[in-house]
This record gives sequence, C-alpha cells and structure tokens, in this order.
Amino acid sequence: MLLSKSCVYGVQAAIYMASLPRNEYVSIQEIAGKLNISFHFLTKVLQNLTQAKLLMSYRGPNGGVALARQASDISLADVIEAIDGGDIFKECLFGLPGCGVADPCPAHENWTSMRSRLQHLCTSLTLEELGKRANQLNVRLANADAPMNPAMLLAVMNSKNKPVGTE
Amino acid sequence: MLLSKSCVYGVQAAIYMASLPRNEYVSIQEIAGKLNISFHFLTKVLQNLTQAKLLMSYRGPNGGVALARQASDISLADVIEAIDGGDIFKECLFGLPGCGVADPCPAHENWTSMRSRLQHLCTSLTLEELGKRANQLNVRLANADAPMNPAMLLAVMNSKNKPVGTE
DNA sequence: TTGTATTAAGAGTATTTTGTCTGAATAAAT
DNA sequence: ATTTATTCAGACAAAATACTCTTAATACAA
Repeated sequence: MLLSKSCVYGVQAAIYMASLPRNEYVSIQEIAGKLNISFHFLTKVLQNLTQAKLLMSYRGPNGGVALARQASDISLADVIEAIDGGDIFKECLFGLPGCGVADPCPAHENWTSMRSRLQHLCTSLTLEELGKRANQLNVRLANADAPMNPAMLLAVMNSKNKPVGTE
Repeated sequence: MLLSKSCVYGVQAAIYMASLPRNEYVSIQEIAGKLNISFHFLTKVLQNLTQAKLLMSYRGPNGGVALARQASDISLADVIEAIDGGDIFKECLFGLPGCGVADPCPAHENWTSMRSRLQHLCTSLTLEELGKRANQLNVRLANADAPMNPAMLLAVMNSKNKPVGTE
C-alpha cells in the first residue's frame, strides 16, 4: 500500500473530525468506535498529529482531540507527512538513495512527474473538502465490515470499569 | 514505499537482464552481485517471475534465468503484478474493500484517476526501454553503496566451498 | 479531595516482511 | 560415475509494522 495503516487511520480520523458540524473536542474512543479502529492504536497515531500541531488535545472528562487549525487550512499531505514522513513525495520508485537528475535510476523522469502529481493532489485536497464529501450520501470513511454495534456500544465495551447493562 | 522490497529487487533484476546485449541465461549470483542484493533472497523473488512465465530458468552449470519474452513485450506493470499483485493498480487509497463508484471513500475520484495514470505509466514502460536507459552514462540500477568489490569477488565470497585467495 | 474520564507514554505481543541458511533436484563437465 | 554449478523448496531468524495493555498525568465534577 502507498500509505501505512497508521497513516490511513490518522487520515480517516482527521477527515472524521472535519466532517463534524463544529470543531469541538471529540474523544478518541468515539472516533475509534465510528471508524472501527483499535482505540489504543489510534491513540498513538493521533499523538503524532498532536505533536505535529495538526491536532490539539485536552485531557480529562469531556476532553479529546480537535483540529488545531481550520479544516480548510489542513491538507491531506499535511496529515500524511506527519505520520509517514515526507518520503512518499520525495523517494525514488526503487528507493535508491541519491536518485536524482545527476544520478538517476532508469525510471527517474517518469516517476518524478508522477510523484509531483501525487503531491499536488494531496496538497490541494483539504480536510474541509474531504469532510464535506464524507457527509454525502453513500460516501463512507472507513471499513464498516465486522461490528454491527453502534459506536457507543463499542465505547462502553472498551471502557473497563463501567458495568454494562445499566442503561 | 509504493513497491515492496521484493518487488523492487525483481524489477531491478528484470531491467538488468534487459540491459544485456543478448538475452542469455544469467546466473542469479551474477545479478545479485551486480545489484548488491542478497543472493538467496533474490532467488526467491525471481522464482515468482519464473512461475509467472516472465522468466525462464535453467539449472546446472551455465544455467541461470533469462527473459521468457522479448524485453519489448514485458512491461514494468507485468513485473510488479507478478510480485506484489495487481492490488496497487486497483486498491483504494485507504485500502477500503469495496470502495468504488457505488460506495466511494471521500478521495475515490481523485485517487482512481491518479491510479490509472500510474497504471498507464507502468504498462507503457517496457523492459526494453528501461534496459536501454540503464545502459546510459550516469544511470544506475541499484544502490551501489557499501561494497567496493566487483561482482565476481562477491560471487566468489558467496560460494561456499571455493577457497578464496587462490586467484 | 476523591473519584472519574480522558490523553500521554511506553512496555509488551503478534503479524508481516525481509533476509539467511540448508538440503534437494537438475544438468553439464570431467 | 562423480563432481560441480546452478535453480528450487522450504525451514529458520531478524527486523519492521501493527496491535494490546498497563500505568501515569491531567483536569473536571461531585
């Protein structure tokens, strides 16, 4: 895959946040539940985004994470680079270090042009746009495969000391 | 990385073969030496290409592998698909199974167009063309980093029961 | 001021990918 | 026939990636 799984999770979470009507703190539990991602794993992924200043986080009850800038001011490329690093947009197709005009691989020319198209795409796609699209009918953000449970049930199941069956 | 390491090795080996003046059996030792790849690992990778009928192989002294078709009739995409599978040219950016027009992810449109460009590029780049380029001055095929040894020395070092120091 | 809900940090586990090694099969050369 | 050079097959090891769990820090609420 082009993107690591961590990166995909981070992107999905970012788009989810951008798809909300207002930019408030959302708990990672909620995001993980909606996107059907492991809560603990997502937590770590989002820590990257927080450190990269793309998200802000807040601890304690009613805490969570929120976009640190306007959704229109964060690009897909920003999120990808924060998690997978900028190599995707710089690297040789064959991963050869130092591949460049002076010392190219046989696919250098073709690949650089391809790569810059990719970079342009990711740079121009904003979270705002992606969030809008995520809200459209029949557009989905994540793999809705296995669990039939609504997000809240999942969240309850993940929490450790709350007795279930008391609603 | 877009391509797995196995895939890169396979592509490099295929281009190397195509860069030779004539399509003869070349030992995997020689290829591994020239490209600075682990011999045993490359052997396994090239077995994929042999099974996919892109290479033919011959055992015993003076044996090796050779292109099974004309270099002009094998595309980069052929090699990539034989090793990494066709998913690269089909998969959703986020790896969502079933992502398509009926049930798209927010990046579906942009990505499919990107992806088909990529596929077109890889399909139209032939081993012949890449092999020619590999023969040009200052174009290199592999990471020539560490070992200063010429390929033959490497080959000798790799062989197990030949005493070294008898040249 | 104690409990509770949250993120942060990091140790630990599982899975996949990458790389190594050994032995078998094959075919040429001696 | 025996030796030698090669690919083939598959077990094994190491490294990278993906995932789980536990504990700490923080901040709100009762």
